[in-house]
Amino acid sequence: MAKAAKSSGRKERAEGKTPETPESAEASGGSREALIHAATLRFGEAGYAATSIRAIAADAGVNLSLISYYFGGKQGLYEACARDIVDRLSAIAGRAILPFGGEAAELPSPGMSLAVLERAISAMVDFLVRDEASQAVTRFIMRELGNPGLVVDILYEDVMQPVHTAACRLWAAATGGESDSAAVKLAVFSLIGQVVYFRIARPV
Amino acid sequence: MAKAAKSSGRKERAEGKTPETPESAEASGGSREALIHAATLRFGEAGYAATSIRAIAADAGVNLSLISYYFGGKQGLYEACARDIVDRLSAIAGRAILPFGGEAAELPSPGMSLAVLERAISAMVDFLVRDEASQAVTRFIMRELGNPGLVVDILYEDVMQPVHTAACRLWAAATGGESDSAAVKLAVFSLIGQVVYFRIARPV
DNA sequence: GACGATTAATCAATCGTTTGATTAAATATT
DNA sequence: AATATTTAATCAAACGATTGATTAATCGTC
Repeated sequence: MAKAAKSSGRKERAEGKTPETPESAEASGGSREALIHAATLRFGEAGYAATSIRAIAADAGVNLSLISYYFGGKQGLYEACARDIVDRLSAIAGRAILPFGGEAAELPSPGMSLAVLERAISAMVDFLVRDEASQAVTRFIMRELGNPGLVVDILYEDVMQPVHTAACRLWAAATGGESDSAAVKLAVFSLIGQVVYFRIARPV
Repeated sequence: MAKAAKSSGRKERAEGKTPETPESAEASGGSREALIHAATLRFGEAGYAATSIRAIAADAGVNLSLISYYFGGKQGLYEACARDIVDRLSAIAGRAILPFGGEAAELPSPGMSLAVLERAISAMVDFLVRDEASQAVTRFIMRELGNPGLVVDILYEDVMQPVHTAACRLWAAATGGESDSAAVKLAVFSLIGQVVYFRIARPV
């Protein structure tokens, strides 16, 4: 199933003389990025254990050994993928909602708070739906949540936690409640839960 | 880690003269059931690809080959586990809520409907929380939902679908709405979503 | 020519499966 | 009833395939 991608990618490097010119978005010099890209898809689709580094290398159009060369091994590549996802999510969340979450930040008006919240959620959903590798990314995260480990900790501290507190502040500003009250926290938690669940249950 | 169970089970049959006396709950004759039990736990914990049939056989205290003997192979064992889970869930759901979901069934009063709904949900939650292998079972299902296949279809048709429609009828009876209205369907869907999400996000 | 990037070839380990033999119970035959 | 035959259940051993990892050589660039 991956032979086509492999052969085409390999031929370009073997026959052509343009080693630094990106043409097929993968391979052609950016071996590291190509590996992360291919690995994120594979890991997301089938999971860690079910994915062989040979399949990843074939998809990326690079040699098997480059995985050890760049990431030290399969586990390193996996962690690099997780870090990449966290970075991208963190960037999106940071631009959309975090500026309003800090202590020093001035709180917008109740109406504005709601608008900001909606825009932030919209941005998140946009990424999860529009991004080409989104389906794999989502599965990647869900799989990690199923087996909580270091990745989940990073994801939580760098993304979910800040987003949650910021969202709580906005929610409180919009509804007039206390930002650290249990009711507000639960409301936000449930709100996120709704979004996540609809994403999960999409096949149903 | 499973050597004790294995050796004890073997010794009973090899040395003693009591071949049909169950002692360690597993092995000792019920090899098939022991395999399904051990496999459900292993598959649920680590997933299909990450679980070796050797580990399963060791947990069950039986020989490797019995997996092929009884189920035709690893895949067959996995499907047997899925079938077992569906059967158990179906039985619980059937006793708790389905008697009120049929067309011919008479609808209880609004107050009674709510009580039945609550009791049904309580039964489900009880199973998911109290069952010894519940955590593994839940992960098993969640993993399947991530890679929708035949198992999900069966699970949906035999469990979720009937439960959903029955719950919709009860919800409609309790709130006075139409059982097939979009609002009611969404409400029930969200209700289930809440329960499921809280179960998923427990580590968070 | 030195050096980083890339490759083919190879390694030991583990995987799922198959095999052939052994045991005990059930069934048939005398 | 005693004996022979068949069947079901279980086991240890081995198989070929595939896994992740390593090595030494090659390629391309500065």
